[in-house]
Amino acid sequence: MIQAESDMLKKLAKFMKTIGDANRLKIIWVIGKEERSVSEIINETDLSQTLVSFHLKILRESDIVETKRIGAFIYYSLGNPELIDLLSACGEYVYRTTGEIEPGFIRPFPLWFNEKF
Amino acid sequence: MIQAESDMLKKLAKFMKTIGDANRLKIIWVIGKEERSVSEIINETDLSQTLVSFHLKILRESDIVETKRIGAFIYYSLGNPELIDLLSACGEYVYRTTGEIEPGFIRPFPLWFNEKF
DNA sequence: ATAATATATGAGTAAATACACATATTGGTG
DNA sequence: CACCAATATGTGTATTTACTCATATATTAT
Repeated sequence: MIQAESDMLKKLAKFMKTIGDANRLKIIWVIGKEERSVSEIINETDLSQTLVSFHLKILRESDIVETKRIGAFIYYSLGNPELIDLLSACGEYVYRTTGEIEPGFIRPFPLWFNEKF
Repeated sequence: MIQAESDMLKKLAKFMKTIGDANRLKIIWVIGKEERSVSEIINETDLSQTLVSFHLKILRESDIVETKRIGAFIYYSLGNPELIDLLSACGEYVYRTTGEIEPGFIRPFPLWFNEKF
């Protein structure tokens, strides 16, 4: 395996590791629907303020989310809405591969998610 | 956010975390082309035997790879070839989002990868 | 200017993860 | 059977990562 391949795989791994966290996915899920202020994210995810800020920093530094300040509020949105398609595809893969369906199952990032794209 | 959503995101995160490792991606990259014995994986990835076995175990337990024994050799292949499409899509996302292209750039899981599907 | 709300950050900690080294297991061959 | 090659596993360790708590910064309102 040549170096360039190895390097690219390393970048890809970094990206997947960044979104491979349940709390960050929660946040992405929430702001994927529509941009949200930090307080809204805290409410909808049920995570502590500090924890949300912690993960938002990681998402910011990975250019996964963008910010916009309006007054005292800072609104977060996806840097690239394609991410939702990607996560949908991943959800589909996991769904089809594991075959696990619990009662009340909800496929991650379901169809309504993409309605606006 | 309801519990079922949260649970699904947790599963999705687990999956992404599993494939979000450079060495495991290397392995997936190698066996994605065609099934490979452990020795072949070791050679092509330049990882130690122990390390390859370590990661293969993780990939096995996540049902990402399958095994087939032929004599003393154990051949690994992808449990679900869709995974390559998924990773291709992720590579495309990273490529388009970051815009980083180095000399000798090779897009992860490029087109030839999917020729057989 | 003070207080209150919204958000970010630094330091410390606990847990998860990747890894190396030594050893075990399995199968093939003389 | 003894020996060798292929692969797996157990244990210890170092690094990374997620998290909490306390505190800082920024904005608005009084």
